[in-house]
Amino acid sequence: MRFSRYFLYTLKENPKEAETVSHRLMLRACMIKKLASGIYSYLPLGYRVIKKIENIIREELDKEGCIELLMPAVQPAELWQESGRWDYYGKELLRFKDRKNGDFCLGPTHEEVITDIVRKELRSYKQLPLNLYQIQSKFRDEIRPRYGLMRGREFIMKDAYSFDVDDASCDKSYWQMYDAYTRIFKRCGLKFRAVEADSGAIGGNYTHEFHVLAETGEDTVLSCNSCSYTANIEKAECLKPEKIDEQVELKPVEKVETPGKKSVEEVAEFLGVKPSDLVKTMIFKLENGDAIAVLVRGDYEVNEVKVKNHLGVAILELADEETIEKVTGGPSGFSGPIGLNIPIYADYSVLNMSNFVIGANEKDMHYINVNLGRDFEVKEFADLRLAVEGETCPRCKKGKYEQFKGIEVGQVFKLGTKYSKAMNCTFLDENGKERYAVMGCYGIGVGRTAAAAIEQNHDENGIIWPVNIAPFQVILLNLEVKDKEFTEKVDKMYKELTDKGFEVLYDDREMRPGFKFKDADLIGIPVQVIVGKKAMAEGVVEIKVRRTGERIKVKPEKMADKLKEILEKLREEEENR
RNA sequence: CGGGGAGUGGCGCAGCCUGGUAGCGCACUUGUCUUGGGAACAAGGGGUCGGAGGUUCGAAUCCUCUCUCCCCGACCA
Repeated sequence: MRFSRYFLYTLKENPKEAETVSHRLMLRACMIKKLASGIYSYLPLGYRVIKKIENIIREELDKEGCIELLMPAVQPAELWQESGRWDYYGKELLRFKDRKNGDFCLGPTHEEVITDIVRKELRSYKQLPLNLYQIQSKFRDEIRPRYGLMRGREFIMKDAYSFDVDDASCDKSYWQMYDAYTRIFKRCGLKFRAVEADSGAIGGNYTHEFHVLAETGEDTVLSCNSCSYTANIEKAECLKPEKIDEQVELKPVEKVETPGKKSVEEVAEFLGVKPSDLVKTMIFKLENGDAIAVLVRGDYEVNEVKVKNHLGVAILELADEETIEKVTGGPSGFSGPIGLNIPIYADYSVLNMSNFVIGANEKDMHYINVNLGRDFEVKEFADLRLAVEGETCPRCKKGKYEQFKGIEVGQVFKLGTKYSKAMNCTFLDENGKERYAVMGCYGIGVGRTAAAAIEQNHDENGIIWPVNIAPFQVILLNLEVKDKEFTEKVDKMYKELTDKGFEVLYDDREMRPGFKFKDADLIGIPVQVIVGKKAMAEGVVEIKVRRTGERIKVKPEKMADKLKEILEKLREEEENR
């Protein structure tokens, strides 16, 4: 591709709308163009990257026997009503009417459509297992789109759906996809982790998220430095402590004044104790209006997801001031378990505490030297707090948690029979008995993967594409475009490289060298071939490796072989990080 | 939805407070000169000042309404 004939116009200045690195660089490199909030066009350079990622996905899924199809973006309400999600799904589902006043929506996901397709054809267990996928634009009317392709409203997603005869077979499909995903992100040259995630209150099935590790990630991931346990912070388990029967002298409980001291830090400082000597009492409100209390050691945080899952409820929110006063009799910031008439759940971190500090359910008052059993009773102990970096891994009990920031680029999810039951997707098994298909669903955000790749691979000069997803492999810089004889030689190099199968962007623009260098660095093509007068006089061309900055001089006739060697080496390194 | 900020040429911004008919840098066109890390000079082209209404002799500027976009938070199969 000749740069002078390509649709690529870089920006020297940072567009104001962009905050994150990937968003900024994608705009500056002319990869995407915003049409409306969270809705982007993929310009030629950006679309090349998208297609690279899509093709890696296709190749790896096809290897697992997955079959590609394409479903509509517009879906009728009936299907969603049938699965029960027309009412359940919130405003994220963009709904509209057609000319005949029928209800429709833009598909945010395709469980309903795929289940409808499959149920119409599925009759026998002999047709299973089945895994169908598509790469298609989804639409979710996000509350707040942001960060360019990272969280758009319209976005390209690969979604796959598996159908199996039973649970065991579904597990097999699940792990096949897990393996395929691992290969896909490896091939994309990304540093990533597969993490155990929370599957929500719907069903007791399991799920893994694939996170690209990057400072700017929105999610927090904890990973054991000894075993393979890795989990989203919402899910990461905490080691259950043993009950220790220490011979601690239980001091008499005492009510003390703590004027204006509400937060754990303030109270601890005022009383001259450590935050870990306090017990925090959080009041939550359930959907039906009932309140519960959750206790956690002062230096820890309650994990709402764990509380929800423990109670088996879908909705849980921190109680408002009014509820707190009604339930505890005191203002927020001074809540404590003594005298509470609501269920009290305590995190394991409280189990072995003694002579601790709690709120007195009265303004400006706390109790000190409080003890479990003697002063109040707990309904139940459970793992209810957020795990923190450095604590002992609950699985191997040897390693410690390390913390990472991640960008979720993919998820594998075992659905079970939720949709096949709701939509009557059945088959006859080998005994002639009718059964529901056991399903799984598997997503990869294609645009988000591209954005995550940039978040992970850039420097102050621009993008550094991993070879396998780079829009071009080589950028050929002609520094003497006006010299006809010279240019003829470079034209030949361009032709040679193209003929030999390299994807080459040929910078044949009449611009000063500095400009071309800056552009080449910005758009992040992995290898630059720089052809200038001085080097040419020596009978060599210069190769610059974008990632390392390494410069190599080679004779033109050796150029192609050298490029191949460099690209292979890069690919090798990138795939095994 | 709550809080904050912004809409002026393709991009980044000034002008607004104190009304007088729009300006700067980058990009673009032409020419001269230059050519290994976003050159210089000269001459050009391009703007319903987000939209509607109002005040005024006169509105980018003042008033009212409205739309859009960005940031923080709540939310997120």
